[in-house]
Amino acid sequence: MVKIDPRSSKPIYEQIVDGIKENIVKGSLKAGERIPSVRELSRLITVNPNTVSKAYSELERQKVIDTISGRGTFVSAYYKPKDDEDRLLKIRSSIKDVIIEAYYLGLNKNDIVGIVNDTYKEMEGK
Amino acid sequence: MVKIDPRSSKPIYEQIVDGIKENIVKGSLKAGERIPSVRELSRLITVNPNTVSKAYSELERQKVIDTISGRGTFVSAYYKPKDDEDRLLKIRSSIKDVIIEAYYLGLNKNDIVGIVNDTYKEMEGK
Amino acid sequence: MVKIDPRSSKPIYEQIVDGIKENIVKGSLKAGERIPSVRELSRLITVNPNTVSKAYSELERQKVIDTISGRGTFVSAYYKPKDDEDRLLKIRSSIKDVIIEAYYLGLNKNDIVGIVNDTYKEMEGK
Amino acid sequence: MVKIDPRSSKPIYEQIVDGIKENIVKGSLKAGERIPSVRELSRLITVNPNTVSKAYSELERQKVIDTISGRGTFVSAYYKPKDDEDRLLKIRSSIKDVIIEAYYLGLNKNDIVGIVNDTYKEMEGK
DNA sequence: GTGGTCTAGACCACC
DNA sequence: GTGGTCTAGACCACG
Repeated sequence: MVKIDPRSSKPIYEQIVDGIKENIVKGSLKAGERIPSVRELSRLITVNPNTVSKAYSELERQKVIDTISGRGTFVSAYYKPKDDEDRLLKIRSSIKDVIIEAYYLGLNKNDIVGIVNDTYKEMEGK
Repeated sequence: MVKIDPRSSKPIYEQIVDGIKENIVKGSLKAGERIPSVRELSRLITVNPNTVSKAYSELERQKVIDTISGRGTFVSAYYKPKDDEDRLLKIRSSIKDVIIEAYYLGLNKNDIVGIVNDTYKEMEGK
Repeated sequence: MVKIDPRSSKPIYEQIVDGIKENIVKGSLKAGERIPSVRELSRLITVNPNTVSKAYSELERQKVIDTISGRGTFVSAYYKPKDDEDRLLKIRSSIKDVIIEAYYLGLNKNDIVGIVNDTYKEMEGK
Repeated sequence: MVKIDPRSSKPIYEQIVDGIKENIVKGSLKAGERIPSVRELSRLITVNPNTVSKAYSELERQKVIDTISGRGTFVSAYYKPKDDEDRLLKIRSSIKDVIIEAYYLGLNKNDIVGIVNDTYKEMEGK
């Protein structure tokens, strides 16, 4: 479901957030579908419940999931993309960083576009 | 030379590292050219010298710059890209994160490839 | 655990780095084992925490240790040696320096090989 | 005569000291032979005369060379190795550091002894 | 509790 | 002048 690398510098709660979103993008979690409770997931991936809780809060804030008290947590029925200048700027910034880093690995534009295509294929395939 | 956003979650020393590398990739800093001394840059961007020093150490570790004791710091004459599995994995991971984030902004593959192309143009143009 | 000679010309953080690695090579620190926290070690050897931190960063960069956020620092489970031309060159250079220095102490090749053997024995014995 | 790498972390004056000693060990500089004056050498290797001067002072302190005022600088006629506990300890320490570093490159005792032998051959061959 | 970042200010070696 | 090291003390995110 979600793979955690405790040695990563990316905080665990963020790995969970990204992991859930990845599952949704891939389609292995569908709109309206129930996701594990905090306790369940914390047991599954052996992570402190507080950490899972923090991740779920963040996902709720981003309107990726909805918590219905007493019934559980569900993938938001419909996510309506909205213009979000900040997040777009972040994406552009990340892409710039990737390109600079790639330069120092000897990768050119085609290599990067190739990796982008590969990544999309990999996601759709699942 | 290097723009610092003190409110960014990206640490200042990392912003400096990326900023210097960006200048080199864009060509506004050329191989062999001297970059500002630690104290100079720290004054310019009003950041503690230790922070600049940390950035420069990291850049030297990455062989992006060379420091000549008593004379200053210079852009490495020639950077020979070498296979670095770890860094390639980091790039792939960043791209995956970008794609997931982009999905939630309603951007598709073509949008991303478009941004990649734009970013390359922007860099070469300078 | 780690002995510091404040009068040595070798910087303290480097003495810590080498000291930890020596413990691992000798086997007194085993893979997966926890090493003292930055604050603990800084208290133990009466050195500023920042200095210990710098040493730990370097060790992590070399993949000798892993730090798990909030839980502490651990000897890497498995260290996979990889080709590193730079470090090999450094070793060759160090050996050359040793040999030249040894000449001026009247030591010949056999003496050096003897010391090498002794040092290995000493390490395995512990 | 002496190769200088201004980018090295080893200070230039120390590179000169080691370089001269290496020449003597190799036999390309013989006992009693004249070595270049400070000015000559500083021109030859394009290094600040003060730096060469400092190197020569150090070599004199170590009784490796003798300066005869008005006549020049000469390789000491005869170097009598003396027991010098400190320097022996330094050599042992260097060897220990080499062995630890070698461990992390996957080199074992035989590899190290091999490099020692190679280095001796290389020196005698010149 | 953990490590990571940043500031301020000091000292030192090198050139 | 340069960068490198170290100390002291502070703040923050993470778990």
